[in-house]
Amino acid sequence: MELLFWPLDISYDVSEGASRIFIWSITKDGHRVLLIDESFHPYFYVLPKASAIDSVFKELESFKKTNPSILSIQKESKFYFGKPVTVVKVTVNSPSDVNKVKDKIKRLPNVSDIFEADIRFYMRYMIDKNVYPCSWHKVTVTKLSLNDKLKVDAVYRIENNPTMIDDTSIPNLRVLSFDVEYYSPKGTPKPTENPIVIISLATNSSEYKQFTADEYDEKEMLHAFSKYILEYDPDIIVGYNSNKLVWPYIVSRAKKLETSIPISRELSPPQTSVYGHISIAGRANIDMFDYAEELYEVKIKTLQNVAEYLGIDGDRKYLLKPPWLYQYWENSEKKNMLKKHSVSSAKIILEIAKRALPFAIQLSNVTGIPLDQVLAAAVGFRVEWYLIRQAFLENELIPNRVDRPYTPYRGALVLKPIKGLHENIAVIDFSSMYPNIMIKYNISPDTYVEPDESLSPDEYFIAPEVGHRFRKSPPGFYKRVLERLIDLRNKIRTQLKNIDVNSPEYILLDNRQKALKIIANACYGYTGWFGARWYIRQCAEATTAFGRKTISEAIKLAKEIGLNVIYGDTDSLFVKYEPEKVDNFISQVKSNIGLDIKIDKIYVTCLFTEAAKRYAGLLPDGRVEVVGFEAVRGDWCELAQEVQFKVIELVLKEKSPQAAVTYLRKVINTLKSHNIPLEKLVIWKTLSKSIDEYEVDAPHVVVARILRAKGFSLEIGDKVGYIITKGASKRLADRAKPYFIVNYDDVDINYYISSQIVPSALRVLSIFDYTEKSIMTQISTRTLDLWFRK
DNA sequence: GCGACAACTCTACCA
DNA sequence: ACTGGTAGAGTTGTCGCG
Repeated sequence: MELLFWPLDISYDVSEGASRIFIWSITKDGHRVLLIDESFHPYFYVLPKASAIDSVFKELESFKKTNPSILSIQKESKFYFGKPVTVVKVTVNSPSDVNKVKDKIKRLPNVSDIFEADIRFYMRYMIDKNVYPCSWHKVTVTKLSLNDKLKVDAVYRIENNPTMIDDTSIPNLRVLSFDVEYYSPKGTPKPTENPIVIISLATNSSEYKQFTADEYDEKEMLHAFSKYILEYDPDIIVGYNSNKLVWPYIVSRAKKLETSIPISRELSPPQTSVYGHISIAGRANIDMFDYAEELYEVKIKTLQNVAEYLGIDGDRKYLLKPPWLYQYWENSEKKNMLKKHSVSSAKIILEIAKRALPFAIQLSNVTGIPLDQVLAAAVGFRVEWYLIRQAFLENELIPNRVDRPYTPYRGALVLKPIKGLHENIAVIDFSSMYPNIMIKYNISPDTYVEPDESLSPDEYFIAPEVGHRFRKSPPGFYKRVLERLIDLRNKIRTQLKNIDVNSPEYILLDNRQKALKIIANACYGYTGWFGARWYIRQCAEATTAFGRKTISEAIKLAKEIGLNVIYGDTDSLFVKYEPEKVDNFISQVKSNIGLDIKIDKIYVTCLFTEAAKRYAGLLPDGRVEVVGFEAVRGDWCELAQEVQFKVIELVLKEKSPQAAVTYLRKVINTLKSHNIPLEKLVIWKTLSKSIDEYEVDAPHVVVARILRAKGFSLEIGDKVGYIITKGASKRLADRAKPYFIVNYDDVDINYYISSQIVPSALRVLSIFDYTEKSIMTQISTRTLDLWFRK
């Protein structure tokens, strides 16, 4: 029979020596099924030493005789970095056999290298069969008998190769979110000591459930949780911090209580998987924290902050503030608040999932990475899996991941801005500069011309300054990949113009074009990443060199036309907006340089200090954009950010630095009288390495040590919040204290005035020649128009 | 022993 | 586990003073 299916998760199993691919799917008629392919075997390629293909083949033939796990060997023609090679494909019985034989084969006399032995079995299957997660396929199947270990509606054996069909719809998915609370009087909960006291669940069919230590003992609670999951049978499970914290905790508690939580569709417990992700077979377990990591405007990724950013209201008011939530559990009155907090967390996580899943589904489908892994996978791996798929289609060998030293190279061009307040400024930028440069100059690992290779100059492009050469034809791997990505995206963007912005189809396609954009834009960075399989430093180096040349030529053109260039960074130019000259400039750039440039926005007013990468602008609709300044940096206290933003607003909108000074003085007085909430004085910094590796006693590091002594375990990537207090030491590090133990009377108000608020305000006000002294001593300065650039 | 200063460390941003 | 370019705060080491 024929079946239409949508792969939700993929795994494999080995029993009695036979390996089987499991495609956990949803069918067109809404059944949750397992498709089993028993016909697929892992393989890898053997590259012979120069012109030794026949010797290698013979060596492998005799090797095969003593190694029964090898099913077949055959010669194959492939390409390696664009050059034709003959390799031997070695097919083995099951995934574990790959490792058993590959090292021995590598030591055979005529073997040069082994390829593709590190491609995970289920990825291999999807690549070879052109099966994509989150996409409809049809296949011929035979129904198998269902055993009670498999929690699906039916099991089928795959009888032919699946084919993708033209249907972009997404099936109705059952989504379950969950939150867990612990009882831990001594800092960070430890699974060896601290029990789970609350588990809350919410589903997208509006079912809510809570299990607490009031009604169950912990073991029963885990069983009830487990039972609920099996009964509700979610396709997708979402949590917050679930990959790194919650699932490992639950698993550890279960182990300690000598029980297990068989919640997958094959009744197995959650398993540690790739990219620091936890896998639950047959379902997609997705951590909304991974999604939050991409919301770079949210500086401290608490559920509260993420919900606020995404406009999720309602339940947010019930969220409690850590640390020491355990105290709520100790007090019978407060206990209900903790219960409410937990169920609200589950509801909010579900709301985040509603926004994240359409994107995750598209990203999974574009990259081919399974849905449960795709948000956990770093940008480099998302690009890489996309490239691997394309390489397979083009018969290119997938290069091995090799250890190589980090070699830095020159990057983009950044101009020194013209300091001051400017009016009517156009921001003009090259669209997707790096991808388009790579396409235009055919920059790719397989088009790179080695320095010793002689080639007629009309056959290659040569990068300025660095001199790397790239063949003009045929189109390189990156060019083909990027053109495909850009074409696809353009088609989608054309479709979007005719669709209602609120329709499900719009949301689907919009998320899809975003996914394509992410991959295209990350390709340049990928080429320069020393961990990349397709790393050729010369490609990255040439791309930035062409980039510098491109922007330099654009600046020169702009000046020739008589445009006043205020600032520029990488692919953008800020010029005084004179419509005719700008139009002329844009068309000349297109004809002379051959790359697309367009007006991104117009600032009614904008301001620059002497620093690069920092400016603020007022848009025609009244919005104020702040770029680079303290106001958008997460490592300044909220008060300093707030003050700076207000100062910028007064300068841009009211054009009144004087009003800004008056405002600043008022804030200083309010702070002196302790009338600013303490939380606005907290400074948050990220731990970028483990505490003991720091060479310098930076304030946040010293505070991290204090926290550790109090029982809080801090990991790389955690944020440390501290307040500077009064004290004898000159060193700030000695006076920085965890924010939640500080009393207002101990706060070093002078530090906040002289090292937070005044500097951040002065950053802007110094444009008008205000100094710390002039602000603090009430001396008024000259009027604005003296400093205002017309 | 102390301040001035340079060198260095560290974070977070922009494109 | 995408890149380099940049600003800015804070710590630490060194120099010179006499």
